[in-house]
Amino acid sequence: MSLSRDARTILAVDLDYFYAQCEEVRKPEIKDKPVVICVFSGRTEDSGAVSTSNYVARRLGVKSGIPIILAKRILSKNIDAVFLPMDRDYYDAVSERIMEILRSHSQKMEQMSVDEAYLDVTEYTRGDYSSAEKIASTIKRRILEAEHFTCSVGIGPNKLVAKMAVDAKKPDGLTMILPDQVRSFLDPLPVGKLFGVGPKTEEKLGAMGIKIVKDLANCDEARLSSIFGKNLGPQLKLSAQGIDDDIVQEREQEQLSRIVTLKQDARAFNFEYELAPLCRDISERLAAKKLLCKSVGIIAITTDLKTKNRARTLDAPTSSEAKFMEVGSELFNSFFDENEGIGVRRAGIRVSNLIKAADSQMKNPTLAEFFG
DNA sequence: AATACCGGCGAGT
DNA sequence: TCATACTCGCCGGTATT
Repeated sequence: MSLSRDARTILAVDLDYFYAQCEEVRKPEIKDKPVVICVFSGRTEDSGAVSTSNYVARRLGVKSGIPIILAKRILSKNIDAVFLPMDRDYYDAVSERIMEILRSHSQKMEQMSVDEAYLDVTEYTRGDYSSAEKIASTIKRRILEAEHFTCSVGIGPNKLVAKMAVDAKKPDGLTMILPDQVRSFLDPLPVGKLFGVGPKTEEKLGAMGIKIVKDLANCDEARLSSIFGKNLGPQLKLSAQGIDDDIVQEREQEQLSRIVTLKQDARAFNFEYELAPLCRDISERLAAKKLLCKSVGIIAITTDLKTKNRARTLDAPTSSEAKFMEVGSELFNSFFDENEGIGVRRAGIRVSNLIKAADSQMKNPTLAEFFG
């Protein structure tokens, strides 16, 4: 019996309805009530959107992304419904502790977000999926014992299949897709369920007569390339075939952003007061991570909810709040010059092209440092 | 021709 | 009807070298 050189066993772990479950753990008495985590924008009493909700609320139709006001309308008959403002610092702390538990189960881990991670457990299982299932059960038990938290786990031969598997049963699921089950698992799914296929792509595929994953897996690659491009086209077909060579590996952060909803739509750059805290926050976050950025950009969501970006590459890497403010102001000013009469609803700052602060000093010393 | 940059878009949490 | 705050990645166009 031999283990094929490239056969892997990957776990995808997803913490169930994360923000809402964090609140349930903190306040057990709300556990059986609809729980809605809100991002209040501050425009009016209940302006803003639902970030996430627990399954009690979801079953009643309150899902991520809907307006808070609409959620309140839907739950108006449920007097016990709980609406809570998002408390990111608390959720981040819970996340960190759980991620530590995950990390203890594999050296090869990739945290995807506050509530998701991939683990490559190949070297522990050596291709034995029943042993992977034991690892998954152990992880679920340990998270439950340590944090009173449920999670879902998907097991598969690569990240894509593990991700599709974890989505197949939530919450508190454990789904294992053996290598020889991959095609039969994926084939009947509607293409929209395939990871990476959102509404727009689904719509285009539908117009091509491609409704289920099997159709996509069998589709002519050249035809896909002509519509989705030479990278995305072939990628779609591979995904549909359950093929994914992407390795499990922590990635460097590439960008960082902060955005706010303005009290009123702005028609000229007059919100320096609102922009300053964003610049300060970005500056602090960069400093905490010992990072500098080489580009600074702005994000403007206009009155008609379209997203506009402007960015500039800097002469020298920085983490300076003042620099972000200066460049941000200039970019917003030119944005308003180019778009006379356009209103901005939400405004943000984004920094990208991140580099380690220490590295940059070595490679690009300032004159003072060079002669220092 | 190759690379860098920019801005729009799409997807996912 | 009302429509958050992030992060990542691709695409095509254009500028730079």
